Amino acid sequence: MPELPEVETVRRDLAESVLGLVIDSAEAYDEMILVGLTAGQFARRLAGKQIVDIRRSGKVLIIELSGGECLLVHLRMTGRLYPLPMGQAVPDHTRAVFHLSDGRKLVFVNPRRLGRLEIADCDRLAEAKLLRKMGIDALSEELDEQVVGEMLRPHSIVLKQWLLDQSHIAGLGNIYASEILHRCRLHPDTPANTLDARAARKLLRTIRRVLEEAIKWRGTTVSDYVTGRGVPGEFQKRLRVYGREGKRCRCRNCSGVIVRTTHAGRSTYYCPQCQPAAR
DNA sequence: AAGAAGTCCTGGGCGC
DNA sequence: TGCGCCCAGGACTTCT
Repeated sequence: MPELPEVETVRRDLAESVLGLVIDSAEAYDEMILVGLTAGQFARRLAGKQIVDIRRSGKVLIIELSGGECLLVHLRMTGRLYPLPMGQAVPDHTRAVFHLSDGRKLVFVNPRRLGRLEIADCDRLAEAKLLRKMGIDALSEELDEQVVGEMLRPHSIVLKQWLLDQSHIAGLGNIYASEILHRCRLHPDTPANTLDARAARKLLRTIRRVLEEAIKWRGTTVSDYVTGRGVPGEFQKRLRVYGREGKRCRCRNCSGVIVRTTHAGRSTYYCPQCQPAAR
């Protein structure tokens, strides 16, 4: 499921392969994936625009176009965005196609129709639906231990759910939330507001370390995710808890066995030995 | 205002 | 072989 490292990998790949190209034309086959615009408006507003920059905020890709508008892309669970190699057929569940000036097609594939595309004014991005409620990007320099401490303080919810709430720190999803908690030895049910300054600092450092490592390995592929080159990531081989129920903890000198629980209907994995329950 | 619960989406895996 | 059930999870809506 594309979380920050997966979206960042797609961003880097697209920056290499499509930056500077012109979108000759664009088609949306499914209006449900469009936020606040029709398929006709989508086609008209993108035709002839050059791709001048590709940025990212949280899990949202921000494709800056000539003329001052930005195309926002949220892959959600099953979304893929990559340029189709020449001569290859458009895959099943393609919801939108961007015809590029070098003859290739950039395809937005989305089996579960959860992904979203939005067009917004580049200098009013904060008002865009896909970005409006978003907090600070997990890798942003604006995020320091003091800010994280202040974000944690008003919330009694458990850390696992706090980490998934994009209005605090943006970019984490279900896989990395479990991985991060394991690597800083915090039980997923620890109430967010019980972390002291030291624990908040450790949490922030772990978030950065895990995300950067996952970016280095080009993201985690569990089912649908592919990079901007259309191939799977590698970080799934390095997961320590996610998807490892019943298996031995990978920590040195730990004999724990990974347990799966659920929070708000989502799987959570942890090691009861490394991550003892909060007192 | 925080937080909990319900909802949406659909391919794939499973049991029978 | 085919049918029906359930699961995956990101984010939004609704309710307390």
